[in-house]
Amino acid sequence: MNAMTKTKGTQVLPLNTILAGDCIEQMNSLPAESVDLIFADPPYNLQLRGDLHRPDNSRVDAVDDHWDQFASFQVYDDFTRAWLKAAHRLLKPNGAIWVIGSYHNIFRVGASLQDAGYWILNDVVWRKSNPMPNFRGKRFTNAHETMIWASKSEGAKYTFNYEALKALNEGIQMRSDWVLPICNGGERLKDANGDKAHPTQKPMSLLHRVLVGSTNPGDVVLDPFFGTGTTGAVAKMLGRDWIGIEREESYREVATRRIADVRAFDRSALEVTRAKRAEPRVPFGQLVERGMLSPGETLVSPTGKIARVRADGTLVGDGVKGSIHQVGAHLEGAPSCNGWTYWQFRKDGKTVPIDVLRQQIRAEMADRA
Amino acid sequence: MNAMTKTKGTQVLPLNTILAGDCIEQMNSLPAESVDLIFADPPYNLQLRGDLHRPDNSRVDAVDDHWDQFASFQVYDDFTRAWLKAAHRLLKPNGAIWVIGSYHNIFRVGASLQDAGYWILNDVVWRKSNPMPNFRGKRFTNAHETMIWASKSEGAKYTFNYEALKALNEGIQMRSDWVLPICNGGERLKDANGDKAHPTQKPMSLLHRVLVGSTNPGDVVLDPFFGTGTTGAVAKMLGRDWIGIEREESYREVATRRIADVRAFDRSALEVTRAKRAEPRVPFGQLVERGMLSPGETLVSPTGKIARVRADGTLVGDGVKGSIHQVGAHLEGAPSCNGWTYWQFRKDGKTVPIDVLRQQIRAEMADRA
DNA sequence: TGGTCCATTGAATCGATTC
DNA sequence: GGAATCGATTCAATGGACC
Repeated sequence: MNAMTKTKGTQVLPLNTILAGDCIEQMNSLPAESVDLIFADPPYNLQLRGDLHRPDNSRVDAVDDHWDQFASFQVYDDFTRAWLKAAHRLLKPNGAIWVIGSYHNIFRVGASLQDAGYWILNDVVWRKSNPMPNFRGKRFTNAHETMIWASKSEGAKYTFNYEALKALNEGIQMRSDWVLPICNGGERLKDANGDKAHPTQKPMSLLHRVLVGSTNPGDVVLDPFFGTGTTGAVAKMLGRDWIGIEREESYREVATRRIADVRAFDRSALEVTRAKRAEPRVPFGQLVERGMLSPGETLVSPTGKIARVRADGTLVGDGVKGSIHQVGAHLEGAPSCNGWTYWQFRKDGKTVPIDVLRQQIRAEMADRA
Repeated sequence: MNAMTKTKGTQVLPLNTILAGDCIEQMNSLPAESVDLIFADPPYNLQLRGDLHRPDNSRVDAVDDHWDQFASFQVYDDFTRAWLKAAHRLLKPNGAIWVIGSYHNIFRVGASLQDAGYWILNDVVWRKSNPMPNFRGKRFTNAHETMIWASKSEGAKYTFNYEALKALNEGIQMRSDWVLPICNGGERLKDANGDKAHPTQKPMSLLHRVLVGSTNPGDVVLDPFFGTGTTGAVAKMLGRDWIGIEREESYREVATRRIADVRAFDRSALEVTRAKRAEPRVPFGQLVERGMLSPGETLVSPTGKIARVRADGTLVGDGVKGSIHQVGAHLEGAPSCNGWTYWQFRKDGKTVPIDVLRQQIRAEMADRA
């Protein structure tokens, strides 16, 4: 494994390695605001008395079942709040987190996320195409798990590769319910006895969608409950840096071997459909300056409205002067208008959207770069 | 309406009526342990900012009603705990509750349910077949809502009509994700102006499945946030008794008229839950996510053209990026192209159409249904 | 009567950059 | 830091108009 490092202030970020030990302690040892994305699959089959440290180490006296249950939730909440707080510190201001869980724990995790200042962006349902049936016929087949996607704070500029996800879904915007099979077959890691190496190994397809959608190549992805390292394996494939934290030595060994066998995809294949928002801005006036449109020339809209181009790159239509957007919005009585797609000019007897002229300029800019 | 009563101790249960006023006060006025099932659709605490416009500039008529406004999570939690406590008292020992919500509130509701001693049996996802899209391309389409089904306490003998649900689902065990359309068309109640009478009317299909699955004929069903009375209408159809509680007079009026028009054991009750079985659409991107094809891998066409797979499920060929169909059409100079039959990949020295991989996925989906 | 086209709408935490 | 400006962005279903 290639254990690179990045420096952040005076501290060092141990990239592409698995840290051993308690995830809260390990997260606290890493520099603040150094991670782009956290993917967390926290435990919920807790042996509460032994496994998890309580803040005051006092023993709970179980007065009755209800109280005992309530106390157990308290312990779980304390644990959840603690690791979410450590994670919050690690995230860059525009970072984000994904947490996966089932009805046993996801409601407590979600409420704790909100209380800790994270801002929920979506809850996403992983709809399993081949779940374990409910053999006793006493409940519904438990056929899904829930993921919460949240930014570090309200108003943060999280990463969302909308176009890439839309492409993954063949041109239709990606929904909050994902139909993907559970991890089995050759992907499912086995131990020496041929038993499954980890009880809840997540499928790589799930992480593929998460990482393509909410990170960019070169981003740092942290998984505080690394297990057998699905997050690391997919991150490596996709050209993202990763950090894993895992307490159990046996899982660390399996994950280390597994990730070593993974080959990163070719850099060019990782390029993803770009958002139009990311394209460089072109002022409309440049079309006039460059003679692509002439002052006095008439533009028409799909609705038959007309306006004339002025030398300073503004339009006049219906007595109103302003930008291509402002005049379009005025003529349509609309709150806003994208003038680039609204206005057309005449060329060889046909009407052509002025956006093609902008595309020409952008293509030239790309050639020169 | 037929306002029957049942007596419980010295108190009387007002059946098949809508009680006016605050749901907590009204619940506290009813006798303890008198209700078999509670279905609750509480305010979601949506936190809208400004106006939202569709790409065609029309304005989205969002939920901005006063009853959905809460000052903080703290206030919302207090409200939730209070009505859940009152509901808990009303339930018979073997009674159960359903609560529906979105990511804005459901995590808080779920945690409060657990804290109040309810025992979660399943979380059930309502996958909307026709959700409102995400207009700004900033998040995933919000395509589902979450329902929590819980018994009054751990170990309670709740009602679950396994066979009836299996029959509803064409002989296959009912899963925890239900695909049902949102409420529109003739079922959607309108006011005198032709506007929607209630912003969040739930579809009858949803309640039909809930009541068939978790009540028996003659059971008493309470809905503390009655709205326009979908719960009452479906309960009447299915021969269950119901009690509604609703603060807003206008909603009570609409609900009263609506339920009066319902005929018990209406034929439509049998059709209402039968969701259309949609042809499973398999996006090409899923082949990449699932590792059946790798980013960077080369595809070939029968005419000898080549293209490379990218991480987002698009292709690059001859410098053109796009879907399997678009790139195929470009390379052939054709107006359109079926990429599934056009493109082939190499396997064991042979070329195989990618459609084989799609068929593989469809077969898996059909096996498990 | 049937088919096509177009307008409408649904529980929504739905900008970014420059001035 | 607030205001102005640029300019990107939608899927499924229903129902009415029109031919």
